[in-house]
Parts: sequence; C-alpha cells; structure tokens
Amino acid sequence: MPEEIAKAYEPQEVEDKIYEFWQQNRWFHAVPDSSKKPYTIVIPPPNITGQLHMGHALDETLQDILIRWRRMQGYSALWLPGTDHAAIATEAKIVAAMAEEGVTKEDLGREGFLERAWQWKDKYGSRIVEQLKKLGSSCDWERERFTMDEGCSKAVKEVFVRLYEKGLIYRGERIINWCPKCKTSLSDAEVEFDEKAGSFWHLRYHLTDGSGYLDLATTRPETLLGDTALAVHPDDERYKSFVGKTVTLPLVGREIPVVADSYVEPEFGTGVVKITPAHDPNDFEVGLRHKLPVINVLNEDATINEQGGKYEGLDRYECRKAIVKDLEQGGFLLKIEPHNHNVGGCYRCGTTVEPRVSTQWFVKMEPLAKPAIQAVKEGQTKFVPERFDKIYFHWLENIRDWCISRQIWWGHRIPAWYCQSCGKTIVSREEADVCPHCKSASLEQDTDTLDTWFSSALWPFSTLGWPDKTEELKYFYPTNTLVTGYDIIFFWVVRMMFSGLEHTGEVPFNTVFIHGIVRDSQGRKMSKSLGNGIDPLVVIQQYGADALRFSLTTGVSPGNDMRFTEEKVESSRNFANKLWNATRFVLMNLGEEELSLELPTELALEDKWIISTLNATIREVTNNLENFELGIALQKVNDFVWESFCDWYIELSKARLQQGGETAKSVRSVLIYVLTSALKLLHPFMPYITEALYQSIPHNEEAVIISKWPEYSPAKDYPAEAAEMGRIMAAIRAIRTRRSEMNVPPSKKAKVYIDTAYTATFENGVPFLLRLASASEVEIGTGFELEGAVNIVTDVAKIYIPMAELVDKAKELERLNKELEKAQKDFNMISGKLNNQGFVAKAPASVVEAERAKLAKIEDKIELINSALEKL
RNA sequence: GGGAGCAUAGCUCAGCUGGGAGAGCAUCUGCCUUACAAGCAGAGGGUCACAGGUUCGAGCCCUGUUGUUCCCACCA
Repeated sequence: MPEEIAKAYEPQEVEDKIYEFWQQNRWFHAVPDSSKKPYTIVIPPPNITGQLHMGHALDETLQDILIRWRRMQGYSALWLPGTDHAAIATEAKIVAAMAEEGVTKEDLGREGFLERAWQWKDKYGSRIVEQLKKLGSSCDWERERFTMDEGCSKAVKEVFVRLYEKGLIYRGERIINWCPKCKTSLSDAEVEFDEKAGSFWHLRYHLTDGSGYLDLATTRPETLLGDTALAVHPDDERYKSFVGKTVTLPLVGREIPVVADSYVEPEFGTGVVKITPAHDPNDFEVGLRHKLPVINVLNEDATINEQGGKYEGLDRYECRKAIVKDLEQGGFLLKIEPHNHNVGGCYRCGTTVEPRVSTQWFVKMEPLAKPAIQAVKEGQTKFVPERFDKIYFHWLENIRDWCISRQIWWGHRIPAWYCQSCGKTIVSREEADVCPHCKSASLEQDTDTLDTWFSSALWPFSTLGWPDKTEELKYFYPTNTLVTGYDIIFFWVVRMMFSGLEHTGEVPFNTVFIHGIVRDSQGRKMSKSLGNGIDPLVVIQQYGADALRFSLTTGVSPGNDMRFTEEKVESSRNFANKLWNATRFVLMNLGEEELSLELPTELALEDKWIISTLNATIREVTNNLENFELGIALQKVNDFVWESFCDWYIELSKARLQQGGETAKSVRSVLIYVLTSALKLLHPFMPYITEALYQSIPHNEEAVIISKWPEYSPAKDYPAEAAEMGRIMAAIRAIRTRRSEMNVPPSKKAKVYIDTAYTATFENGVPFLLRLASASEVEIGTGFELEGAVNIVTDVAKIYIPMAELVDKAKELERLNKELEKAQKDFNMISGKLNNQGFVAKAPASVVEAERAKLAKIEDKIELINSALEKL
C-alpha cells in the first residue's frame, strides 16, 4: 500500500488486488481443526444458466458477513460454494441455442446432446462463479462443487436406491403436471398459478335413452374428447333419477355413465360436472373411485392424439375452437359466459401446464415429512424470522407424493433398469448389465432423469462427502446457517430438511436465515420482462462492491423485502469515502517514530470517552450479529465511525496532535487503536476497503480478514469520564446551535464565559471549546457581569457570549423564557410520573432511578435558567 | 376459501424481550474550519392507519376495522 493515499476512495483500484491477496494466502480455505469450533454455511447453488442478479447479491452478502465475522471470531468457518445443474432451465437454454443452428436434440442423440451440455456448463458455469467473486465472497473455492459432479452424483444414486429399497420411491401411473413445451413432467411445486380470463361454456349432454338431458358448464370444452362420465352430488334431488343412466357424449357419440360423487358442489354451476380422468386431477380421483376408463387424448406437445378422431393433430386451443364450433352447430352449446380462473403454468417457461396421466417415479412423502415437522417443532432447526416456519409446516402437512422423474436428458439419470425378458425392474447403484432375476442381458435403463431439486435436497451433506464418512462431514455437518429467500422455502429448505434427517439422521442446519426480495425503486419485482433489473456488476463497477454490500445490508430487517435505489448506493459509497479519509487523516498525522499499537497507559478524557463508546459498540454489534440483526449491526458501526470517531474524536484529537511530542504520540496510538477496531467491526460488511486501509496503517496482524474480532471488555468502560466528556460536548453543541441560529459564521470568534459547578471538567474542555465552539478565549468563573451577552444554558452550565451588536435584550429574555417553559414541561411530566404511586411501586427500580436522575438534571437546568433570567 | 406481511417525518425504511420516537435521502440556514463539498455545523418536520382493551406506562401486547402486498388452495 502506498504511504500517500488518494484523496477519494477508488474501489476499482483495489478490489481485484485485495481479492487476489486473500486467495493467494488461502484464507477462504477451511479445514477440520479440533482446536477450533466449526461454522458452516453451504451456498444456495446458483444455476449454471444464471447471471448474477440483485437477489444473489443480497444472499451472498449476508452469507459473507456471517462467514467473515465467524472466521474473525476464531471459528473454522467454511463457506462451501457450488453451482446447480438446473435441469429443465439449462436444457431449455441449450435446446434454444441449438435451434438457432437448426439442430435438434434428436439430431444429436442423447450422448451427443450431453456432450454439448457439458461444454455449455464449462463455459457458463464459471461465469456466475467469477461474478460471485466480484462481490468479495469469501467462499472456499478449493471445495467448489457442482450438483452433477462425481460426488454429488454418487450421493444421488445412493439416496435413490436407499429410498427405493425402503419403499419410499415407487413408479406408477398417476396424473401429473405436464409442460408441453419442455415436454416433461413437473412437480406440484414447479407449477405457478395465475388468474386468467377464460369462459364458461354451457353444454347439454342428452341421455342415451332419449328421456332427457343434463346441462353443465366447463372451462375446457376440448377435454370432452376424454370424458368418461358425468357426475352429480349424491344428495342432489334434482339429479337423483339420472344417476346410473348414461348420456351420449356430444360429437363423439360415446355412451358414458352418470355417477354420484360428493366431490361435486351442487351449488356451483349447474351441479353437473363432466369427468375427464386423464386430464384433470380431481376427475382422476373421481375416476378411481368409480373405476372409470382413462382416455388420454393429448400428445406430448398438447396436440390431440388418435383418440380425438377428426380432431387429431390439432393443437389444444385450435381444437377448442373447432369443438365449440361443432357443438354450436350440433345444438349442444347453450351459452358462453366470461369466467376468470386459475391456470397453472410451467415455472421455467410459463407455458400452460397440462394435467396428464402418465407413468412416473414418485417419492412417498408422508413418512419423510413427519420427522421434518418434528425437528422444527422441537427447535432443532429455527427459522429467522420465526414466522416462516408457518410456510414450512403448511407445506409439509399438506404434502403430496413428489413426482421426481423428468423426461429430459440433462440431469441425473434414474438408476433403474427394465429387463426386457422377464419384465422386472432393477434399481442399482452400479451400472446393471445382467438381470439378477433371469440372468438375461437385455436390460434397458430408464430414459428419464431426476428433478433438479432431488440433488439440491442433498446439498448440505453431499458436498461434504456423504455417503462416505469423511472427516469434513464429521466436522462441518450439520451446518450452522442456511441463508436464503422466502421464495424457495418449499422448493429447497423443506426438501433438504427431510433428506438430511432421513439420510444422516440429523438436521442439515440449525438456523434458516430468511431474507426478502430486492425490488426496484418503485417496489416492483425486478424482472426480465419489465426490464427493471439492475445489474450488480454495473453497480460494483460504478460504486464498488463494498458500497453495494452496504446498501443491501443497512436498514434491512430479516424476511422483509427491500427497495434498491441508486441514492442508497451513493450514500453507502459516501460512507466508504468517509472511512477512507478518516484513515488518511490518521496517516497524515503519524510521526516518524515507531508507533505503539497498544493503548497508552495515560489516557486523556476524550480518549476514555471514545474507548468507552467503542467498547459499547463492540458489545452491541456482536450481540446484533448473534441475533442475525445485520442491518442494525451495520447501522451501529456506521454511527460509531461517522459520528463518534470522525465528527467528534478526530476533531477533538487535533488539539493534542498540534502539541506534538509525547502528547501527540499518545493520541496517535489511540487513533490507531480505535481506527483498527472500527476496521475490524466493519470488515464483514465492507471487506475490500477495510482490508486496503488496514494494510496501509501500522498493524500487528497479517490481515484484517484473519484478525481477531474485537471483544467487549469491562476494563474499557469509563462511565465517569464518558459523562464528563458528555457535558463538554453538550456545551459545544449548545454554543454551536445558538451561533447558528444567529447566523454567526464560525470565522467570527468570541470569548466564552462559563459559570458552572463543574470547574475541572470545563477546564479540561477549554481546548475543545476553542476549536469546536468558535471560542476566542474561555473564562470559567462565577458572577459574570456582562452587558449584552448571549445566554446559553445546559444541564450543568450557564454560558455567556458577549456579542453586543447581535444581542437584543428582549429577544434574549424571550428565548430564555421559552427554554424555561420547555424545561418546566419536562419537569412536570417526569415528576408526574414519579408522583404516580403505581409507577414507583411497579416499574423496575432501574427505570425509576433513571427518571429520578432525569428530574434532578432538569431541576438543575431550571435553576440555571432562572438565575440567568435574573441577571438579565 | 385459508394464511402471512406491511401501514412510523415529504420519500425509502430501522426500531430486539413494553419505559428516549430514530436513520438515510429531500428541504431550509450558515460554512472551502489544513481527512473528506462524496464534506462540516445547525434547523424545521411525526395524534407511530383507525377504534377499543390490557398495563403504573403501548409504535411495540390483545381484539376489531380499513387500506395494501404476498403466499397457499382442485371448485368444474
């Protein structure tokens, strides 16, 4: 670091160098160390398709703060990074890229496609990693993982086989959510519902025997092709006589029964529902109860299949038009009503999802959910803020079996083989080539892959080496804190919880620290379609990573959304600059001689005040961090640095620095001590600038990143001196305020007379009054006889400033009377409180005591004002 | 239909287990005071959404109301 540092902080100059410095020294690397306690965070692995966005920036910043703080506290702090293969999202991107070249998946074949996908991963997977580094993330890159790397894949196979052997994974024909664009099944969590404008088509189905008809309403007329019944409520008097009869399906001519099922709401619509078991989850259930046939009328791409007769080949929406037209012509259409309803869309591509019966793999959830609910109920894992456990419980208590098979190629292939000769299914950790049942070699592996969340569910332990009993797993697991947004509690947190409990017997983490969403300045979600996203990398380029981190942390409370504004980044940058210049001041005042990094044994009043203030800040900030109140913690460090250190202590220190010699030497040591402590407190939040500055000042630890976190020490509390300093500061403030009110510029100095019982205190304060209160001279005494002086009263002093030309006696009187009035009001309020027997009897003694002290102060002040008034 | 969050200064938001109403930005005034104008010193500005209740004491706890945002849910 240069001795002369620039006038303003230029983050671009230092960030990359500092990051390199940390990495060279392997300070991010954590190893099992029995002399230390472990502290572990696993990163929510960003998708390899991803670009760093503000959500990541917030998430990474919070994690880095916790990790850096714990590392400084002496923990073996592991932040384990990695990326997620993001099955569907990645495959979709690659397919789209291939489409531009006119190549399809089928052209390449499975092998060829996967080869291409891996190339894609190598190219883009590292991009997001490089972006994470720009934020200053102190991840242990030597342990970087990928959900499809060898170890994670081994864990996936192991889990699949174990669950299968326990009967918790099964294969079956169920109705699932199907995305016609991605051409794969989706889990319930992967479907997003949106209210859309639609219609109610009222239709008439005639009884086959010609004795009547039933009217019903549907939002999806085209599914009529797959209808296999009509249903009414068993108690519905209107339709009792219809149950057991059959109707003829319009256009199709199929004869289908009328069944009674309590699923039907008699009050809704006409009380008659058409049942399409293949394409509606409820109808599927009804179908099971009444043993109805399941007629799938859709292809994978949501066009009508051969079951659709003349409609075969039409897209589902074209088919709807055609069918409505035909219904109308056939006299089956009664009316069309506008109707809004919820439509499910694929969470990756937005395409309207089609419920569809197909054969898939499922995880049986109930036995897994129970221990996961229990663990949080027992407090083994806590949510911060607590209220998010409601989402967690609600999800687990209403959970349905999890569809885990996907009809795509990019992902973990399901380790199941089907014997072509005996028809048995073999599930195995190893590649199976011979059927263990019939010894046939005609085995074919299932072509499906696993839901991407199946592997991320194992992330906290698969990344530490599970299923092997590694040293890392033993030491770092269970992890301590999981930091993530509330939007993926059910996707990810829930699944890690039950997976961890099932496979390791322990919860995967003790605390789930939930944060909100970063919104734009108008409070809207940042999104590609709105184009309102702000690129964190651009912000870093402009203002520095520390300013970005600061603005994402300050004034933010856990679990709440926040708005991102450029103004906030600017003030964050300003804070960084303030710190930079404070350090510059200290550096400019360092003498030639060797400086002691220890506090001097002889401390001045103001030294004790700042050390006391720092000590309190250390205690509070540490406490806030322990409670995940990062926003409050940062606010406190900010206040300490800016107000206490810069605005007061540095200004106060100038008087003694000017004296030179031993006095100045002692001040320098205090300055360095306080500055060093402040840099440490700030380091987790603003790692770059604090490291740069730490390296530039005299220091006795190698780097701030591995320095010892400051600790509160009762020996460094100086309550008496702090109070004394407070009296001087109050006098300075009061003088400044009066001068400012009268528009007296600081350059116009004036003599200050102080009448006080605290003679010694104010004698100590003379140099400060000279410097900070524009005093030309200070006289301490009693019974001043001054004509035309400004009157200032604090709790402990009457202050006069003779400024005859500016003083209007009447106005002075008025002003003092106003102050008296205010003091009287305070007096009345507090004495009222103290005269209240209930208060004195029931309030804690310390509170009562504090009120008494306040009262005494005000009494003193009133006396002082009165005597000043008398003088006038 | 269930559940949750939010409502505090002009704006954006803090305010932990009840005892001082706060910060940043904006506004106004005066300052280039040799670390910093990305700065310094001051000032103004709030029935803490509304109505009840508990308490010696409520922004904070309880009940209800209004407004707002979000999550979940199969009503064809």
